[in-house]
Amino acid sequence: MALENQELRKAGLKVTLPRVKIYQILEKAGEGDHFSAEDIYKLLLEHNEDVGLATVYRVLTQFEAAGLVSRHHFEGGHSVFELTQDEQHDHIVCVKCGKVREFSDPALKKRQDQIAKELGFKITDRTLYLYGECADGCKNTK
Amino acid sequence: MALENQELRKAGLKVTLPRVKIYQILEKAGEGDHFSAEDIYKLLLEHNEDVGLATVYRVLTQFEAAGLVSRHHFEGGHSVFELTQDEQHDHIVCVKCGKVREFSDPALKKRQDQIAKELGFKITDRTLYLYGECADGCKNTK
DNA sequence: CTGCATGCAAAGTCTTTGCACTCGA
DNA sequence: TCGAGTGCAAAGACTTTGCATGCAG
Repeated sequence: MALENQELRKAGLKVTLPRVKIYQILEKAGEGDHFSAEDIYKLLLEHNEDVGLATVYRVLTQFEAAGLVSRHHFEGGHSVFELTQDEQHDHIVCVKCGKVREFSDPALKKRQDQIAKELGFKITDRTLYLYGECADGCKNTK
Repeated sequence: MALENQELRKAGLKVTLPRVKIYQILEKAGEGDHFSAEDIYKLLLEHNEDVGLATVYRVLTQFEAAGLVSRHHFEGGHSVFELTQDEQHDHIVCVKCGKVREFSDPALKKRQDQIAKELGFKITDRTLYLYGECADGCKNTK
C-alpha cells in the first residue's frame, strides 16, 4: 500500500481516488510549492481525472482539518495549500513573479513568543508573509 | 476646516459626506481598532447616514490607495481597515474574543530584513499576524 | 450491502462594477 | 455648471452546500 493511503487512513478518511490523486499532486510537488484549489483542479483535469472543483475544496478542507495540509491566505483573495511540513515556517512571496520561498528562523519565532508573552497572549498560530521582489531568476512570468 | 478635510484634499479626493464620515469613524476609534467594511457600514447607518455599502468599499479602497488606511486580511475571509499609523506595526489577534493588539519590534523587523536579504529579496511589504488567546480581559464576547 | 464520498448545480459571502442621478467646488 | 461621487442593483471571484448517485470496505 502506498504511503499516501496510510496517511489518509490515519486521518480517518476513506481511500478514494480524488483524495489519493490530490495527495499525490501535493506530495510530488514537494516543499515550497503552493497550490490554489483551482490549480489542483486544473492539474487533475490535465491528468484526465474527472474530479469536481467542489470535491477539491472538500478534500483540501478535510486534509487541513486532519493536519495533512496547511492553508495560507496570501494577497489576492484566494487560498493556497501545501503539505504540512514538520517544522512551521514562514513565507516570502515575489510580487512580480509569484515565486514563494520558505524560511524558518528560530530567533524570529523566539522573539515573537516573547512579545506574545509580554502582551499576555498564548500563541496558537502565526503567519509571517514577506512580500518583495526577488533579485535573480525573476522572469516576471506571473 | 477640520483636519480630516485637509487629509482628503491632500489625497486628491473631493471632500464629500461619505468620505468625511468614514474618515471620522476611523479617526475617532483611534489606534488599535480595526473595522470591516460591514462594520463601518453599520456604524454609518446607526448615525443615520445614508451611505451605501458599495461606497464604503470604494472610499476605503481610495483611502488605501492614498495611504490613509491600511488593509489587513486576518483569518476569516474579510478585510479589515485601520488608519495608517506613522510606524508600520504587526498584529496579534485573540481567536476567542477577536481583540486585536498591535506591536512593533525593531529587532523583529531587522531580522526579517536580514532574512530577505539572504534570500535575495527586496522587501516591499510584510505582514505578521500572531493568533492566540488573550489571558485577561478576554470575555469571549466574539 | 451501507454509508461515506462525489459530481453537479445552486447558494453564500465578500467585494467590485455599471449606470443614472446628485452634489461639491 | 459639470464632472466627480454616490446609491442601488447586478455582476464577479472564490468557496460551501444540497441532493441524488456511486464506490470503498
